[in-house]
Amino acid sequence: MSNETKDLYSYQYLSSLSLYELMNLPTSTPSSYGNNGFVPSSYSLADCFQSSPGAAYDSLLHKTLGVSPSSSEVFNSLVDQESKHDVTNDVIGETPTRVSASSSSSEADLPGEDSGKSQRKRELVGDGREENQNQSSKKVGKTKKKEEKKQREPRVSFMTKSEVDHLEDGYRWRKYGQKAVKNSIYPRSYYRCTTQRCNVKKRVERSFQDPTVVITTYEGQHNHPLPTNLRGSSAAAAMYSADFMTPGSFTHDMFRSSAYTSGGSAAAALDYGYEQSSYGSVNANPNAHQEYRQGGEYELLKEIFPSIFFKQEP
DNA sequence: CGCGTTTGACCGGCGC
DNA sequence: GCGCCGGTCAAACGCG
Repeated sequence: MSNETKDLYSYQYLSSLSLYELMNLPTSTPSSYGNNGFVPSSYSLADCFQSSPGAAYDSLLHKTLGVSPSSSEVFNSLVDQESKHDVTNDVIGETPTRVSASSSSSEADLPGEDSGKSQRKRELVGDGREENQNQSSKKVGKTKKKEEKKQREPRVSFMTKSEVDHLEDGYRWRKYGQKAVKNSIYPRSYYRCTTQRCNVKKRVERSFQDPTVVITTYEGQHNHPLPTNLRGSSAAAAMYSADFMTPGSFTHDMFRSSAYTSGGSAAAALDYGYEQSSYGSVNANPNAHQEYRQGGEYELLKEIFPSIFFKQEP
């Protein structure tokens, strides 16, 4: 079984989880967050699927892709909306797949403009060419009130087994930082959605314990559709306009995530028929796309996903 | 030339 | 108060 297929499968698996299980996970109280920012008694994907209608999904995957869920890597996906801890630290441990969800988020604030958390100036350079016209005054309220303490955007973190760090997800991202992660030899990259007035961010880091796993954390939610230059089609368009993504903590990103293999080998990732075109994405591999579209997997997916994402849960 | 990445510095929260 | 560390900024740079 190739990695590509694994990735494919895993994404599907994750997507299924996201659609149903994560949405319905019992709410974990923030106070239950443990040492590492995790709910001690958090949910594993296995648990979720054992107690869920995922069986049908499993069989579907088994039939179509010839994989067995139990033998495949499963991602960790979690929602972190309040925890102050870094949810991506130590995500992968001996008990790898844990899922926690918290629904006590005040994600009422408008996603537009800046969240205000990053409004600060530098004395060194005066001109901010960025669109941060918001900070008229130089002094950013470092003495901001406590109550105005930066309210964290809902965050979703999940793991992906991929050789590339930055997974293509349909949106355009601009990297704005990279930091070395403590206790890890792999750096963490910070990306921001390039769409104006969209302050969705994501962090990408490679697991220290399992270098084959990429941990992606999304923060915030897109306030815009996919980049218009995308030639959405069929399943893709349907998926991105689907209403099941209403929970703000879940962006479309995870559904668009595609693990291109850097080696150039065709990665039949979940492209959903999107043209790579002017995306100019970092790790886009046009060959993979083309091959993918021409191959039978694309047609296969077009059949698979509608049934998965729009299936009615019992 | 426009857009994205790199990278060192800076900021702010937090623990000691 | 100090240092650590995560997160962000923005100039410089690279690329198509």
